[in-house]
Amino acid sequence: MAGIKFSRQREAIIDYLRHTTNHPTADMVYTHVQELYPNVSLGTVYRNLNLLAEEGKILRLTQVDGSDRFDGNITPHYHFFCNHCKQVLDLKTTSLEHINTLANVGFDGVVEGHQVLFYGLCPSCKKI
Amino acid sequence: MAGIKFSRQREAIIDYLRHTTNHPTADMVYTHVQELYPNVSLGTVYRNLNLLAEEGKILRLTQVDGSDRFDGNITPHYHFFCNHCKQVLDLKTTSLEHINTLANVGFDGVVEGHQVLFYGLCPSCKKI
DNA sequence: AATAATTTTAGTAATTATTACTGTTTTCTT
DNA sequence: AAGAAAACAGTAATAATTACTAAAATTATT
Repeated sequence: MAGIKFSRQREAIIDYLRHTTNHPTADMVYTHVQELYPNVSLGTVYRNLNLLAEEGKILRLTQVDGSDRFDGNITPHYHFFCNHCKQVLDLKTTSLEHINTLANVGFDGVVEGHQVLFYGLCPSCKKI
Repeated sequence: MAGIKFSRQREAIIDYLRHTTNHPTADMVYTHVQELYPNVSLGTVYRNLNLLAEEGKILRLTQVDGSDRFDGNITPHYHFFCNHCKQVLDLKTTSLEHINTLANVGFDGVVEGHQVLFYGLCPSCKKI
């Protein structure tokens, strides 16, 4: 039947994302997977990132600058973008679900969810 | 000395953004400005949108799907993206500044601000 | 008002990120 | 082990954006 088949490349991608907290770009994932599979194609990386994100096995993070990052940690959490060094960090912020309710006040549509990205200076860049 | 000079094209761009609530893409701005200045170049539109956004005279809105929209309304407000018809609407949501404080809890960096985008079904699409 | 200096432009070319295509290889099912 | 389906590598195509350059528009200076 129609279904998803195993692939080494896809496993490598998901394994990498599960073991890093770097929130890499598609190209960074590609570079990493190349170390295991030198012939891997960039198209394969994109196809699998899209597939995994659709399945909900990874998260796609769209940055303030429009670039996409990926995250293997799918437990609900928020992100922080450092304006100085451009890295993305995980926050331990509690759930902000209540803001959906606030957004629904006086709105005639249906607010199903939200996307929040905090920005500022990360611990390292703050010291400079 | 170094400075910014007036340009009709830039005025047309900012004027359009101030008088629409459509949150247009760069290409939509281009199409509109073409009506006044048929020879306007797409590069001119992009250059000015970037300039105006940097100056804080307009807002750049990065959508969940990574695409950029622009907004001539620079008073603080939140946005809603309709997953069905893809349009961007303004919300009357009260300030959510308090979430910066929440994000700062247990975080060693400095949270300077946030970007929030709500999504779901707009009033029209909800009825379908 | 004419001239000079600087910015902005139009038009085009280049770049970047991403997706589409195709023949081959891998995986899975029987 | 053989056939069907999915995934692949490699390449080409697309889309959004930026870079470049000579000409035009704007501003400052005489």
